[in-house]
Amino acid sequence: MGLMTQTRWLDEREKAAWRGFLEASHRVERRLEQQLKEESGLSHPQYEVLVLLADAPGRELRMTELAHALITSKSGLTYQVGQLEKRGYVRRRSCPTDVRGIFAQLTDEGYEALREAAPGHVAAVREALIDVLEPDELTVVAEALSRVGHRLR
Amino acid sequence: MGLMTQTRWLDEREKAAWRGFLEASHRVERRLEQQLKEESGLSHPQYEVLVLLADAPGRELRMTELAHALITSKSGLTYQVGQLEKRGYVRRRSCPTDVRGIFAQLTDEGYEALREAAPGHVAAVREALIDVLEPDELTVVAEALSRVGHRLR
DNA sequence: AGTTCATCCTTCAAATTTGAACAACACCGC
DNA sequence: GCGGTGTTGTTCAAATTTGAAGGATGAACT
Repeated sequence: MGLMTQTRWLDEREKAAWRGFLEASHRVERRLEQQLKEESGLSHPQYEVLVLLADAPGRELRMTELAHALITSKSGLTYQVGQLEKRGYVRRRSCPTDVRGIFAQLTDEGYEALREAAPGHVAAVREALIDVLEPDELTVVAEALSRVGHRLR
Repeated sequence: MGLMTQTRWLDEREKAAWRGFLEASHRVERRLEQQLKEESGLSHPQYEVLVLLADAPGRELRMTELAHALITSKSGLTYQVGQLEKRGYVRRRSCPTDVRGIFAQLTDEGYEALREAAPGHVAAVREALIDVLEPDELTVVAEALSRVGHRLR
């Protein structure tokens, strides 16, 4: 920091991209949060947990894997999985090969809840983001933002 | 919802765009939060408040305007402005033309804090997002995401 | 002036998030 | 086998966020 003599400020185009990115991510997040809570009683983090588990082999994942995939803190995940467990959507199972490890496993009730929540969620994702983009924009956004995400790992 | 007979699920390209968007927004947010807190002792919301005030005429804005611009709740803004006030970065001033209204005004100390925080923040924004995008990608992302944001107002 | 309805900001309790601290264990090389 | 090192998941307190509720005012209309 002390070595930097001059700052490369953002020009107008760059500022527009940054502002657009910020506003879009906040508003989309807010909209999805609202839609999910309203129609399914789930928070977005909770919904994401269910999705990841449903796609996983045996419908279960280690807590740490889940935390990484959700880009959240370990303690935050502990809390959310606790909430889902209270509702009977998830069950904890200890790992056979590693005594420390815990599997979070999707229950049938959890799978059913996801089944019911998914259509409304996907519709909201389309309305907020996907269907707003032209086909070529979709391609560029997917490619570019994936790179952005990967570089921050 | 009850009228929808079939859901238009996301195909691979759409799913990639959605996942990319989600991961990028979470990781970028996380990185900026960390950078700011580390180098300036500010949270991202707090930094954004300072930026908006610095750009406003008289370096002040109404609480409601701030809340809208930050895409946050009114009570959330009350809290953050309270924090900034404690540090002497912001001062509250009641509105002459509307007794209910409150102006949040940037102090000289606040301006100075922003001045010191800005270079590191901009560098982080470049490293996380802007400089990761090709010039043509930047244009598309700016245009497309701005539209996404606008449609959710 | 009175009435009605919307707006402004704050307060409050509850929910959530965060990071540090912790205890138990796996893994690796010696 | 044994220490040293890194992981794993939870717990705890503190910080933050949220939405509902409320008190006070503005604005428009009669």
